Formats: sequence, structure tokens, C-alpha cells
Amino acid sequence: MVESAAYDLDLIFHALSDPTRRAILKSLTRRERPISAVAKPFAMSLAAVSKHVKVLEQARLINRSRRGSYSYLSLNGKAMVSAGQWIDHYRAIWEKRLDALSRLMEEK
Amino acid sequence: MVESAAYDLDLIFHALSDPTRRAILKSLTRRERPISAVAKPFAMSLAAVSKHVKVLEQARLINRSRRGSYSYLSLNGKAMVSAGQWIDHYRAIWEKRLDALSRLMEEK
DNA sequence: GATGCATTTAACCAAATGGTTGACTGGCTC
DNA sequence: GAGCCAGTCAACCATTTGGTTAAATGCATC
Repeated sequence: MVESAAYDLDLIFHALSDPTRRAILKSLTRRERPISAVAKPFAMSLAAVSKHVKVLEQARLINRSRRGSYSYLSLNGKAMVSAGQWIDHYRAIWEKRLDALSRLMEEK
Repeated sequence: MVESAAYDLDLIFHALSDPTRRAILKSLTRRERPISAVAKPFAMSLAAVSKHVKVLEQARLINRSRRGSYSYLSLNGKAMVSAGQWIDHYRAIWEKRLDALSRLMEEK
């Protein structure tokens, strides 16, 4: 597992490393929304938001569906699941280690 | 939750977005190791690896402990757990959505 | 088809990233 | 203390990133 190629961890983690992009994802948790609506809270140009959206899209964290003159954005959880699995692997190692440590303390 | 400040998600996800850095983490899963040993498999200078290590350290994904002339690196799972929690939030949303979808399919 | 709104693209810019090489520092051993 | 090995630091470089503004495109409506 751990380095599954289906979703590109480079792209996913890079996409998640920017607070604006994480905020965009957050704003899509309840429902899909057009880019202009997503962009409104941010103190930057629409073009800048559009670039962030492209980064999220290339990481396949969101989907875009054009209807009329609006580009609706929605979450795509699958890439998030890939990243989560990678992280889980290390979380498990960490938990196991803490476990071993606490057993050691008890013995003493 | 979701934007917990204790560990810096910008730094953590940025650190995780590079394949060399993920490989460094992987090489530390079994035991702590000095930087020179960690660096050996990579086709780049020791200085370059040293920079990657600094990025991982600033994200608090690893700890460094100097003993003698060696700098031993070891995993620090806590930052990984922070990142995992953030991701879990979105995974849960996604699972719930798939669930709702499958219920809808059943009804039909 | 002209107007107008939503969005994308292009050209540009400053700062950050990921690498290099070479000089330096710190600790061990002879 | 001379020499060596582990590691860091500094200067440099090409590329990528995250933003800008201005021009172009797409669709709906009058």
C-alpha cells in the first residue's frame, strides 16, 4: 500500500498545504457552489482563486461541473481517502510505539 | 477542531508533499537512524537531504537527537496525528455522502 | 447581435523551493 | 594537535508558486 499510485500524494499534500485551498474545501462541505461564491470571502482576485481551484482539481480533491455560465465546484472525497490511508499507516506505527512505551513503564 | 493550531497544517502538508521527504519518514519507521544513513539511498548531496530533514523537523514530523558526532533522527507521530484528524473530518463527510447515495439507490 | 456577467487565460512579478558546490564546525581517534 | 568523518551553512541557480492586472471566452438575455 503506502505509495498507491491511483491518487498522486505529491499533488494531494501540496494542494492541502495552503490555507486558502483548505478554506475552499471547507466551504464546499455542505453543498456544491459556483466559483464566484467560493471566491467572495477571500481578499484576492478571482483569478487567484481560480488558480487555487485548478490546483485542487489536479489533485482530484474537487470536481467541477459547468452548468450554464457557472462552474460548480464539489468535493471529491476519494483523493482525501488516499491521503488518509497513507497517514493512517504512520499513525498506527506511532500508536503501537506509545503502547509499547506504556507497557514498559508498567513493568518498571 | 479542523484548524487546530497546535501543529501547523501548512508546514505538515507541505513537508509531506515531497516524495524524498516521505521516503525519509518511511526509512525511520523501524528505528532511529543518523542522517548519513538516511541519506545514503538518495541520488542527491548530503546537504540536500539535510535541507529536507530541516523541513520535516520544522513540521515536527521528526525529532533529532545529537549523540557523539551523529545526529539521530526519529519519527514524531504527533504532527501526523494532527494532519490525520483534519483529513478524517473530510473523510467522514465523504463516507456520509456515499451512504446517503446508496440509501437513495436502494429506495429506487 | 450587443450587453453583461462568470470564468479563464496570458503576461508579468517577487518570493519560496529544491538542488548544487565549497567552506566551515564539532567531535573522535591517533 | 592533525586528520578524518558527520553535519551544517552560505552562496548560487533554475523552477515553481502565489499573487497581480488586462485581455479573451462562454453563455444568457434583451
